[in-house]
Amino acid sequence: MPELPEVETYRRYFEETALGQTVAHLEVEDQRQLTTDFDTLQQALKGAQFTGAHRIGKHFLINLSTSKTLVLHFGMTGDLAYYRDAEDTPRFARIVFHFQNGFRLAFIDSRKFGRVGLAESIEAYRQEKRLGPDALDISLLQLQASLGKRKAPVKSLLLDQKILAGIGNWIADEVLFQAQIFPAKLANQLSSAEFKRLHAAILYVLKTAIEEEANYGNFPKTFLIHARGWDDSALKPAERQVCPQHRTPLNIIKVGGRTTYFCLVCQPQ
DNA sequence: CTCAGTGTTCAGTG
DNA sequence: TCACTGAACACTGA
Repeated sequence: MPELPEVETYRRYFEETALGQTVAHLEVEDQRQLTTDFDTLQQALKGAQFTGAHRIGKHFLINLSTSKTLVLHFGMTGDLAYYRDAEDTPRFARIVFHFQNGFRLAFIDSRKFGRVGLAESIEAYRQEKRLGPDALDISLLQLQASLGKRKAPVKSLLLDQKILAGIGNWIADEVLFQAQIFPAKLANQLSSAEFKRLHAAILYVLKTAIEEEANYGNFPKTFLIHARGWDDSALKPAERQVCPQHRTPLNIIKVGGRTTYFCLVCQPQ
């Protein structure tokens, strides 16, 4: 789930819970999820206070009072939970930060694609990962400049965190649906009208998703995401995979190796 | 039992 | 080195 709106929601949750806390110790179930070795990480965190919460795309960056930066990436299934009692430890809590006030913050991640480690600073991390501008901050001109000469499918480029940071598979489909652009259209074939719609759709989809705290069920009825079956109980099979505009069946293809939903009527090839 | 998957990275090709 | 494609990664749940 964690695309930009989820990570922004986690960031706000963190600000209301773990921000300001001082780390007592750390529990790590599987060292393969660390990008900094355990001893170094424990050393850097012990006695350090969490002093700030930032986000670049899907990357979550926590300032430490010791001047280093803690970086969390949620992979495909990451989440956070702040709680006090051991019996409230969520299922799949892979890494647990214990605070001096007795509370804990769990990094939950059933599929273990998430990563936690240290960076020198936010800026150093951005450069190391070569992250593009956050998807909420990219301008129309920047977007046009970085996509306009590329001959890959526009969807693949939206997913490239080096071009713009924060868009994942579901939001890429939603953005292209709202912008009425065929997902496999080559970026260098896009008209300036299409770039304009694309840029507006990125902002519209992300802002809407953040307002709803990334609860897909609350997204507008006009969103494609309801057809994806993100929650099996929320949608009857007969209603699934139908365009919210035309009620016609959606098309499902692979673009850049990723499952892609779109409506051939709204997004002509 | 098999398989797809919300993300990233890397090997391979041109 | 760049642009692009496709596989691999670890694990759960359908």
